[in-house]
Amino acid sequence: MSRSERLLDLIQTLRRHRRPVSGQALADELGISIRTLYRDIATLQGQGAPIEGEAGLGYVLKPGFMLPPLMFSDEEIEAIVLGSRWVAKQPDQRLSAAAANALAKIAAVLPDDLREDLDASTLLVGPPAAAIEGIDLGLVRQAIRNERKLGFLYRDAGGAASERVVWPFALGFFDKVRVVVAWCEMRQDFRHFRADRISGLNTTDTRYPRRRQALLKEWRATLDKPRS
Amino acid sequence: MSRSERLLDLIQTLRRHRRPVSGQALADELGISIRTLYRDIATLQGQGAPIEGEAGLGYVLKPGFMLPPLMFSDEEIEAIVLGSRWVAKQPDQRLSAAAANALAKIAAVLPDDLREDLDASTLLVGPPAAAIEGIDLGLVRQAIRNERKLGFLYRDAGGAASERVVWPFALGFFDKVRVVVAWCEMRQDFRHFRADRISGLNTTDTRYPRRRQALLKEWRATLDKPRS
DNA sequence: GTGCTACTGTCAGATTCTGGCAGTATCCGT
DNA sequence: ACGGATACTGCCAGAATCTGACAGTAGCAC
Repeated sequence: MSRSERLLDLIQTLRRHRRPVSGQALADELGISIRTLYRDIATLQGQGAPIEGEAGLGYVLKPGFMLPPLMFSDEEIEAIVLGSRWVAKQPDQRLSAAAANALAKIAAVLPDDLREDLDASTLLVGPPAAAIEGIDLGLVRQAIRNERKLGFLYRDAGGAASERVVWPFALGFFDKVRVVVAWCEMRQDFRHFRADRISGLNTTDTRYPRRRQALLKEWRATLDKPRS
Repeated sequence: MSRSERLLDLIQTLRRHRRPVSGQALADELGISIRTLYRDIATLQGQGAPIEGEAGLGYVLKPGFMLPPLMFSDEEIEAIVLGSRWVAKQPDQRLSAAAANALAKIAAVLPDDLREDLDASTLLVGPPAAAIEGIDLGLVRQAIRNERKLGFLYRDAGGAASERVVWPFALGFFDKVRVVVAWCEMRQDFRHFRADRISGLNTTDTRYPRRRQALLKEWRATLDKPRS
């Protein structure tokens, strides 16, 4: 196995262990000496991988992905850039910042002439969606990722308000509004909640009892049946 | 210089020369022997780089970009995926396909658990934009890239039709409509053309007399002055 | 302090990379 | 049909790099 392959392997191995792993354990798993492991870690860190080592504990990889060298066609890069620009204009601040960062990272490694092409790119995205949510969608995405219950006050189309506790599992981006898709404990059914009608968001540490992907699948099934 | 750096250098060098370059010339430019160059080319091709060699001519790189190994945070990948999904739902078929391809390429190199996360991703994009253009926006993008004049029939807001020859330099993606931004030869000024009002598109081989980026810059200046 | 671990320096041996050479195949213009 | 230019492959010895082992320092937890 070549060195560069091994470096990717190391990243993946680190990803599998969420708890800190000792260098010795990693070296054993990869079939290399501890000395070489230290060198590999240093190389990866040099390439920007967020690996942290603490004496007496071991190594942890902060969440993230390492993409190997990848070839994109002209139009594929245009599509990615256009898409990221669109995301960057969404009112979700955290996601928007992430999109901008991703673009910056890509631009940073491109040769000069390409970077100029990107900067002066000819694909433009319209003005930011007008609606501004009063809540932090970043918290919602976090709750989705961690499968945590979410509480909030919801004002429905008729104006009636109600307290909800829901199991959020998806976020929909439409023209004007963002929609939280969740299982509603009150209604005991799937419900959509427009983000601009949510207030008083309460994040919790309570894990909801089902897997996010199972909920998503079930919800999709209910969508397909009664073809609207 | 390490081998992996040199491989990226080779790609960039190939990009600079649009005409076929002989292996010897490339080897000289990189300061390596021709034998090593052949090995490097083989390695790159093995990694998916679209390099073509023809006996008696030399090497050409089909347009595209090679991204070096890159680290993305959780949210950055989510942003890229969401953005690409949005592009994939746009009515521009070529761009939409490119977005889907880019996503597939990224998914292909991700470890299994991450690919599942992506597939069952929790960020959804609304239904495809309703409006369907009668013209192929791919042709427009191509004209923009190559700085070619474009002819078409335009039906303005009042319903009046006119023949136009324009110098297109940007494409805007709004909620519902796509807009071609161009210098209009008839009006001798910058004009926006809604894609759904364009018909009878005529691509030409006639290069327009100004640089695309200069037009873009000038157009932006006219936008900023009279704050609407 | 003791035990565990991250990290660095050094050096010899293993591994890989590189350049040169010889040879084959393919395309092009004449 | 021919010569010239070039892509491409196999082989091998020397150069460069990588690797493992050992010795040593430093931080943290008990």
